[in-house]
Amino acid sequence: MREIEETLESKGIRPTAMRILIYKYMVEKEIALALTDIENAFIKSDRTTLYRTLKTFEENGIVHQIDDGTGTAKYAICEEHCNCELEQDLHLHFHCNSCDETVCLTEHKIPHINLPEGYKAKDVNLVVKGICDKCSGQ
Amino acid sequence: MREIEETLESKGIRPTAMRILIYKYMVEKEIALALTDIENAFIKSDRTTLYRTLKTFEENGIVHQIDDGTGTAKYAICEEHCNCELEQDLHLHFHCNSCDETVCLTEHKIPHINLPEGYKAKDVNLVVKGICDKCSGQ
DNA sequence: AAGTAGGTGCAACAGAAGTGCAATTATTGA
DNA sequence: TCAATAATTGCACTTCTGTTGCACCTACTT
Repeated sequence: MREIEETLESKGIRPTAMRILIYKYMVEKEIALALTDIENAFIKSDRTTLYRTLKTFEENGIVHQIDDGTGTAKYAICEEHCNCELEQDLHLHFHCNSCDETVCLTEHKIPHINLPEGYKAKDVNLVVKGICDKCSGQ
Repeated sequence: MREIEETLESKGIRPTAMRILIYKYMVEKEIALALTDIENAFIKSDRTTLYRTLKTFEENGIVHQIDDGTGTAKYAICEEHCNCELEQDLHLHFHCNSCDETVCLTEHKIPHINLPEGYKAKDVNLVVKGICDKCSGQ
């Protein structure tokens, strides 16, 4: 608990009760969560608060936003030394069509992409869809 | 004009005036278009018609849908022998942060991705964001 | 020409994202 | 300590995209 507070403070944001709870929840869940998911977990709180909390987390490098192609933005806790903004740190995301969960495959880096003349890459997003290990095993 | 009619018919859909116009427009534009873009180009027509036309086109392999991370779905005409549904034919998409246009880089195939044990890939989506050749040249 | 299937337009709705403002809570400094 | 100030939260509302239902029209079939 204290740990979470320190984490938040070290990233330069104030560790309010709400933020600590949301952070804790996201760490425990391990999968990428949509605003709606968090909303359902914290029905007592307002959607706007959760929304802005996620934005704050994102701006301060606590979570990164994932676009897994489902149309709704998802968020996942950044790894220890996650440099989401740097190309070499980008990992791929896997979305399971069966259980509908999205996970970060952090050990799988995105290979370097050769672009045509004149194109400059700033950001790469790679999403693989299919069946995850949990669902394929059954 | 006759050509377009034949193309549509060969894919099994009726070449109505509306469909021919939309198809022509998309071919000429060359970039991936959102429903809103097409809506603005055909203000006389209804959004629903355009929406359903795109759906029909998509179902019949005339266009493919692109998720370029902007949050709104885009559509682009399929190439001659575009097998959008097959993994080996998947090409990458480039979204320019400057002019906000998305293009298909059809000659750039997505490299094969090795997934962890138990994961089965069905679909891969790779979007590179940055500055396109037109914008970087100025 | 009548019947039927497909196409189009209008209205309306759902869900996500985002904004403005007022109320509350936390922090700071006299 | 306590007022002033800044940050956070909750509520109401708007916008945008995607989607569906229904009525009407158009085109093909027989």
